[in-house]
Amino acid sequence: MTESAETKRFYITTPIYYPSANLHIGHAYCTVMADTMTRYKRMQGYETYFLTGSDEHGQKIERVAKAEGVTPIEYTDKIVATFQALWERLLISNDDFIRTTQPRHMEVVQKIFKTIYEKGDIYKSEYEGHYCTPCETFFTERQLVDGNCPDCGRPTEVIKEESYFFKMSKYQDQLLQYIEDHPDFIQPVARRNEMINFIKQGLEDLCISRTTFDWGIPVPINDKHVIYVWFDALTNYISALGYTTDNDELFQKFWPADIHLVGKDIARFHAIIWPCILMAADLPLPKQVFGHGWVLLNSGKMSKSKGNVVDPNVLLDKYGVDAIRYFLLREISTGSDGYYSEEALVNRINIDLANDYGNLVSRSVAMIDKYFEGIVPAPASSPASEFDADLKALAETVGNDAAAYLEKMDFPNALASIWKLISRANKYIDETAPWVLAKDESKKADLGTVLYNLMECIRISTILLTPFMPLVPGKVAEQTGQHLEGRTWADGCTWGNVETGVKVCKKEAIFPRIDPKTLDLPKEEAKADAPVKEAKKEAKQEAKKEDTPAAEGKAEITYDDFAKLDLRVVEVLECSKVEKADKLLQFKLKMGDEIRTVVSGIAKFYENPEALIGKKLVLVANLAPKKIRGIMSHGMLLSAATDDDSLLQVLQVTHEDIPSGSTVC
RNA sequence: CGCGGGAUGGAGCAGUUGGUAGCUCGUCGGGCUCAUAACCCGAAGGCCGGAGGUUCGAGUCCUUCUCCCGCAACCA
Repeated sequence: MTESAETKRFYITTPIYYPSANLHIGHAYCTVMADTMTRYKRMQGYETYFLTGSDEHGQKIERVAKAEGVTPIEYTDKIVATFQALWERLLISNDDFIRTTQPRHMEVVQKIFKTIYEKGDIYKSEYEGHYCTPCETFFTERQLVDGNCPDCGRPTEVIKEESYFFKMSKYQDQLLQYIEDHPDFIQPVARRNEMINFIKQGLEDLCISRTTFDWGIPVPINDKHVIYVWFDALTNYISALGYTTDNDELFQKFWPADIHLVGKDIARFHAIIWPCILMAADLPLPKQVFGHGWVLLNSGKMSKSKGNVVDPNVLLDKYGVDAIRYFLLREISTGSDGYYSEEALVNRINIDLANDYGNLVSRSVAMIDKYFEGIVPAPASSPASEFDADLKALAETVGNDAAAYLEKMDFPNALASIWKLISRANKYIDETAPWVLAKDESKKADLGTVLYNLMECIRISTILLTPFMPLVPGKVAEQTGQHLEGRTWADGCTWGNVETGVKVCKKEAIFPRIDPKTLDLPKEEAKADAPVKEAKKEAKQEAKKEDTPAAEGKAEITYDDFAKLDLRVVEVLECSKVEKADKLLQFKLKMGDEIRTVVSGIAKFYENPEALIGKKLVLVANLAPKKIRGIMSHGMLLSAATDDDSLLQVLQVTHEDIPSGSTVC
């Protein structure tokens, strides 16, 4: 790039988080990465823009708010305030915080919807729907069997149901071409391959409107519909820049984004749907979508009942913002999943921050205090030892090394390269043995050089650490008398800029050691290694559960609500695995005179489905039929399961004489 | 055979176009005393998931198998 310093710009975004629950350490991880990247780019002289926000529409929010007896906006106002408070505590330097409920956003979404609609890429679907009324399902021409419903065999009728569709299929080839032409567009590579493969399987047009709930942005041309949350949410990346408004200066300046940093689970929305929307709107695509990994727990799954939910606020209280940020950035290799445990966190704090870095500052300052009355000495013209050149050479390269890693979002290695200098400096102390030099008055100049060099290593490494740990430079500055705040990256790449003659000031340790014994870790954690895989599974299940906020504490219902359920005893006539489905069992059930087909996702608990034949089970008989994996399921079998789904048993009626069809109440 | 990613000393990970297996932590032994019981040096510990193959030579390429993980399709 031949752009001048003035035109270097950098726009990075995090996902806009969904306020159906409080944020956890994983959200903090993502946002901290984006912040670190932004701070780094700022130090490199870029004009940066860093956006985060909240995604507040959708059925789930509507439902949660209702359960709490408040309006959706009252509900999200409250949660979003906690988001913002957390970002403040984590020293997140975002330039804006967009909420999808803000008029500035909603207007833009509607405009874009309209533009694409007028272009012809959004259409109202009117499948000459072959609708089976009893089954409440639409079928395509091809699915029909002899012109009848493939499930029940009854004749279907043609009905139109309204829905708006986005012609995503139209952009399939164009997108594929773009991805192939831009190797960096989707990172890391594993994710890229995944996306390419997904697209090659064929993109279908995307249904982008809903009529089943109201909490969303109305479709501009038809207010019976609200816009699909993803269409709504993705647009935040440009609505926040004022796209389509009178003041679109930011948009002109910063779009296309340099990086959309997202979790791997939503990479597809960003790498496929979003680019298609942009192409339809004739806008340039973001330069990169980076799908980072997840923070998993190896201390058992996160759950309130176990009392081990990782709330970033608690960690901040306990360990401070710099340590938390350091841990997340150092421990988890970008792009892969990483593990969080308090033990690992304390380990990092003690070894890297306290022993290596903090202690380097302490011992250097202490020696200047002791040998030079606290005044930073000037170096002698000749080296103090054969090790000086080596130290200097390394110090002059770490800035570039770290930068190269940062450009790839490789935070762990960027930090590791800075730590090379910190380690080298500690070793240098041993090599030069200042306490020996101090005993010989003739070596005073050498001693000064040694301490100067140490101060230089501290100065350089501290400046380079600024993006990762924003409070550190200030603290170190207090003790070393050096100006370390507000420095540029280049300041951290040049040797020989220590301010001499200034006074150091020894204070308490920057990163005090934490006694591991003070941690009251769960007993099982002592067993260490074995539970990791187990925990992985649990963490995964837990992650899924987050999507179902109703799980904890359901609202009270009336008897009438309960009476709506038609629970019946049914006898299993047939039971077999559904082909090409891991979790599904297909049942033929006898309920009085009626025979029903029911599909249930319990296959993994019944390796021999035949064993259930003849058993009497409990069925929710009046549940709306639903097609699952191509099979119509008429009802739901009741079963008992543990919270983590590790154990499950379908409920059985053991009394022989209770006939099928009997009611359960 | 849906798609993709993994399997490397006790733990967590690197290993570029094939050429004596590295890093961090932990363990053991030694050194130092400026420092936050910190720091420095050294050692032990790996037939690089199994089996075949290509090659003078494979952790690195090919085939096949086993086991993990993620995504997708389905958990009414």
